[in-house]
Amino acid sequence: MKATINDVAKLSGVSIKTVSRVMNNEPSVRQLTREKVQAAVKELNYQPNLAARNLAGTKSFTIAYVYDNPNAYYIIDMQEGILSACRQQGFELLINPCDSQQENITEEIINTIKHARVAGLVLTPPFSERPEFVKRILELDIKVVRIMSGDVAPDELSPCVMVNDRNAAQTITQHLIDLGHKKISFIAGGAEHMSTIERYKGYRRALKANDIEFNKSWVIEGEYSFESGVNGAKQLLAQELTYEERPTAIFSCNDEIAAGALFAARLMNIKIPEQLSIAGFENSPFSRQTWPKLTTANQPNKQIANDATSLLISQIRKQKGNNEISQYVPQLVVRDSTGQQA
Amino acid sequence: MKATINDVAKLSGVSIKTVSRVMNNEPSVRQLTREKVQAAVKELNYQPNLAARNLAGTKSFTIAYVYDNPNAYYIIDMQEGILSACRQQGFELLINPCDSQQENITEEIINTIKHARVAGLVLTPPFSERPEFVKRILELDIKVVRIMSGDVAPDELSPCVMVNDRNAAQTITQHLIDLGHKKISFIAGGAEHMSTIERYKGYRRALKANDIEFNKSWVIEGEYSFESGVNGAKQLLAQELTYEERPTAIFSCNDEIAAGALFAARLMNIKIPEQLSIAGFENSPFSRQTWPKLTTANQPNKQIANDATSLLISQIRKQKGNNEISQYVPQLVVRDSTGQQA
DNA sequence: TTAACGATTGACAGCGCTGTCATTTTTTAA
DNA sequence: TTAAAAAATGACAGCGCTGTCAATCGTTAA
Repeated sequence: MKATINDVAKLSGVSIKTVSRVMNNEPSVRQLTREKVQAAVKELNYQPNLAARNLAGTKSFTIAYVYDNPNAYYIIDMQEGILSACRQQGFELLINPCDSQQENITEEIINTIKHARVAGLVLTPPFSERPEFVKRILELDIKVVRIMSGDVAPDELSPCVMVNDRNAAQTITQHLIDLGHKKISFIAGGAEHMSTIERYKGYRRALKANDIEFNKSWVIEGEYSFESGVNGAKQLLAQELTYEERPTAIFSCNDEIAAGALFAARLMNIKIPEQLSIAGFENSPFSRQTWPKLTTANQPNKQIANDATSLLISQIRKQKGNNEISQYVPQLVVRDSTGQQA
Repeated sequence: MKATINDVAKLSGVSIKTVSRVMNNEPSVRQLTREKVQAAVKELNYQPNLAARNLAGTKSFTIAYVYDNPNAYYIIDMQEGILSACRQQGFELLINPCDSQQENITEEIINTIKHARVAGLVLTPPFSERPEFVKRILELDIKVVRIMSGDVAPDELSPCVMVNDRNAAQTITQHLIDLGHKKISFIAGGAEHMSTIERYKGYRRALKANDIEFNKSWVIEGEYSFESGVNGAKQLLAQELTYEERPTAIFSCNDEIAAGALFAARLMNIKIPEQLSIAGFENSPFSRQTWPKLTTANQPNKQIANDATSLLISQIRKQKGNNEISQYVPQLVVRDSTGQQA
């Protein structure tokens, strides 16, 4: 029923080994031969059997996505991006959700990937931000690609796809400044996340670039949650504060926080964006679930994942360009929660 | 490095075939032999190589989860539940997100699962609600399990895990009634979803059971979105309505709608739950992201998925109990958005 | 006690592919 | 033109397991 390598060999009049060579893009195949084989492949709609490949060869055509689960939307996007790259390149994806806090999690992951003969791992925060973990994996001769926050890779361990949160945060802050705001607050996410640090840096840099005085009391420590946004906004907009003490704009570290801040502000009867501008980050569904909809920064997560996976696979294939790094800068999405400072 | 079937055979002093028999729980192995083998398996930490199994045998140890992507949280829960059952039983999971609206989607899916020699499929709405699709898959001798809304399976095509939305919706409505509400509104989700229909039926049944008059103008057609909730609530609570014309409670078809309704109500300065009770459905993260937090119904999605997968696998293994059906009733979660009718 | 039966067990081929190494063909240099 | 080197191709074993079928064992009935 399904065409095998034998069928292709017979049809194209070469040995199965040559077909194998063509399928694996190996050199040492004459152009003419290659074309004959490719024609047969197309005619028979031949797709190599992954199980056989994995079994026979020393190579593996399986990669895994190891992740903890902070944000379902993010994970789903990642999965889809990785999957599309896998399909293009004839790889198989194993998903491996797990609890990054769990003791022995490293060993558990290693056990799983060893058993499945996984060739490489796609890593997102928090795993991508743990050099010891990455090293441990690399020791097993399993390739890794990391997606992380920053502008340059922190080390040479593996290829990285960097998400430049800093520049994006600067752009958002600049957007608020351009609207005439000078009293701009920052509600942070969890400080253990690199993204929080990076976004904070971007915020500071924008202020500095515009000679706007930094006011420490407008920086609220929080975490990546709605509630944190509510509390942050309450603190920033408290009744007992004078007009001068209150910010006119709030840059929240992500959309969830922004949604919380927005919510709190509305409870206080503050008009958005007339009296207060609020910006989020991530362009998550939350940002469209609020009223008014949030100004935010969009990350092309699927594309980032696809890109990272391609990097991983070319590493596995030992193709050149191993330590290439790509960088993405989330783009400003202006919606209705930010406006001209009155 | 990794133990193979040969190592186990050597250590336990039997042939590899006998080891194979033990690993597959086949009969015709003496108890003593079985135990010897199992001891060796444990000692060597032997796990059969999936690639080899899939290649050698006519059986396959791979299942796929085919889904469209309405709700990332739901999908993630499903994946985790399926995965845990797979691991327990030595199966491998392929995920297959796709667009259920796309033309030719059926053929595309078939192509994928044929190529990967998938033994069975886990299906959730909307795929689980398409009998023609299910039939088409079954023709290929690929097993199926469906997770769907209802109390009894709609047909005998495959085992089903039913989620009794109707009873749960009745319970929620009853909860509102118990709080003293008589004017209870229903904001529907998309009518193309069976879950909407079922929840509506539960709502009606509760009214009837309590001899509460049904008021058609309190049923709002909508879809599963925040915006739909906002619009529904605006319509229900409009200024020009008399007190009698306004409901005192709103049962929303899911949490997103409820969040929208809640939002709209607060904008109108209506106190929740003092002046208006709002209930959602699904216990999604949205329900904890609102203020006050939503009363809702919880579905144990991971467990449902795990259960469904076990059903699928026992079908694949041709174990008895093929057409068993399990049913789950989402449970009421009382939080702060519902209260005594004043 | 022995033939005959069913229950257990094992030998072996082969799933579809890749790695190794030998063979053939082509190219280059002498 | 021919030998040597390089490039292209193929023969074959074997990855770890399961299916088939034959061999062995223990047990029952005659």
